[in-house]
Amino acid sequence: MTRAATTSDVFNAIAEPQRREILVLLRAGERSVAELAQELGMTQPGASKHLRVLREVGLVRDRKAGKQRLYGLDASGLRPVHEWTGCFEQFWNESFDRLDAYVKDLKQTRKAE
Amino acid sequence: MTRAATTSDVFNAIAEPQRREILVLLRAGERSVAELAQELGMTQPGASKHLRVLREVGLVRDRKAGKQRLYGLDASGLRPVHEWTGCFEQFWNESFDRLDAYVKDLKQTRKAE
DNA sequence: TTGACGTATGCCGATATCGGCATGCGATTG
DNA sequence: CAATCGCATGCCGATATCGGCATACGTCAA
Repeated sequence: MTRAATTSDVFNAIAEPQRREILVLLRAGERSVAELAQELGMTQPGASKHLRVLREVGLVRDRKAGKQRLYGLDASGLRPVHEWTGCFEQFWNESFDRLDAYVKDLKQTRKAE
Repeated sequence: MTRAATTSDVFNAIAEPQRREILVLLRAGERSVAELAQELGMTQPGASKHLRVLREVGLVRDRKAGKQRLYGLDASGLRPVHEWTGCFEQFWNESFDRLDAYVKDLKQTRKAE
């Protein structure tokens, strides 16, 4: 095999920092492609391509508004990601416990020097 | 610019399905590389490479155990992902509302035909 | 020390990705 | 219809990614 096809997967779509920025911006409401491109400092084709990926995985919806095309958020696709990470929630405290033990050990070592 | 460097980022690390499987398996406890490879049906070098990525972003910790190297979960790195997606939680219901309205509109249209 | 085992790393090929650029397409305006 | 605007798409180059293979590295046992 060569390389796994990761596109058309929500986890992959939000792996791109710029695409995450787009989603954050869209929380404030619908935007045109040009507006998004300008606010995020990217070219129009660049914004359009990222929006396409987000559209294909269902994270944004577009509607025509005259010459413009307004993109809006459809965050329901983020729910699986939220739930998947939530399955590890019980391990966060454990991690902190381990870190805590590590710090205590460090202090002990410093005292001994 | 050429391509953005996405590695050494948790979002990118969990964009790989096999890496997500590794994390899920490690919830049950520490495993050696060979065990992970066998349980997930991948080669030993393949498992080792994925584990390296997960280690570099801090999602797993390794410790030596004789000839073996046991990998364990450190899920604290998943917390930012959980929180980031959580920022969109308020939009999930909205999304359903919009879908609901869309379905209603469809029914209306069908009635009119 | 030598051999065996478990793991990591290096190299390669195939492919996917991203950014920039030019251009094509659709809708509006005159 | 022609011109223009907003957006999408295609092509390209540079690079990153993943899987497979061979091999180097480190540890333990004899």
